[in-house]
Amino acid sequence: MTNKDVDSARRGKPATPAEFQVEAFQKCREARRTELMEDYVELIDDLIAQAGEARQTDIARCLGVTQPTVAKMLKRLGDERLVTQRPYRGVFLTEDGKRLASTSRRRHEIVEAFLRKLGVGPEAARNDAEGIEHHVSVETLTAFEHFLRKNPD
Amino acid sequence: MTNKDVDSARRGKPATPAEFQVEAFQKCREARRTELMEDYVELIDDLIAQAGEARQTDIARCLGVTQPTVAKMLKRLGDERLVTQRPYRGVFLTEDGKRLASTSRRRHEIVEAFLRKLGVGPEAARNDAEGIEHHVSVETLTAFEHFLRKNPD
DNA sequence: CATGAAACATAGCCTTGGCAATACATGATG
DNA sequence: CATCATGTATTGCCAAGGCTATGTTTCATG
Repeated sequence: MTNKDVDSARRGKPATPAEFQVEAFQKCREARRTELMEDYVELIDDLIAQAGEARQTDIARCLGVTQPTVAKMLKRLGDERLVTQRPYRGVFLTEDGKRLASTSRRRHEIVEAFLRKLGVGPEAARNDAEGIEHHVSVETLTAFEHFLRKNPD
Repeated sequence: MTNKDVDSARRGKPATPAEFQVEAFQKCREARRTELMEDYVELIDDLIAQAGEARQTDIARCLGVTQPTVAKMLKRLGDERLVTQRPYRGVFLTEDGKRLASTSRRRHEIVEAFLRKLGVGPEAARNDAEGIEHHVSVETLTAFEHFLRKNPD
């Protein structure tokens, strides 16, 4: 939205509090665009660590989607230089991919640990963390960490 | 994924911990499908409360999208019996829409208040709450409320 | 009461992220 | 070494959620 738009809006009628949510909604849409890529990269890193390799069918099984869906996404991740593929030989993370995986996993772990510390059960904590992690700003993540430090086991 | 699939997967290779994230990812995708509808309904309720009416251009301005985008979404909300429209006369919530708006707003307020209580600044709390609210289970929401009661102002 | 600005409707286009169906490659095994 | 289960590639389809461009209604105002 341009400043001109905002100005004309404010002349037109009293600025409602709701109007200032614009930024929040835009950030939300942006997060939705990248969260799937983060999930993939994080999962691929996990699979390589646990099983030594990440195959399309494994990824598909873990995410609960079909293999063609994974193939399409891997193409996109390749375009973004996050993964490389050797046909019929598995998926590998680039350096950028590894970096994204590690920051993503760290955030995920903090969110899940935070929920557990708050008294949320293991299953709900796992499920909710998966959704929440992509919408947590650095500031909020820091607050979660601070809470964890202040409430040791 | 069927049980048969899961079984064959478990026979094929040792079940990795990652495999049990399936449910989390599926819930996440489900949440993504409905979160936009919730945002719209919540916003429409706000606009009606604040300005007496909800016009497409107001909704568009608040969400940071264009008016045709709003029009298309309103058609979908109409199909779902959440809103009614009187052409050139504004948007109104059905009873179902009002219910959804109120539960959605309550959740939103709790999440935002919780983040504020945790020490997160007002802007980050507002932005993050917008993204987080749709991924918070009843259990986690209850934990947030409990925390708020245990830490009064 | 004519008219022009603003709101609304509509059509066409794009990308993302799902799916099923089908063809091809690989490798274990008889 | 032939075969077949499994993994991978590819194609075509769909819905959601954005956009621009353009036509149509309303309504305030001269």
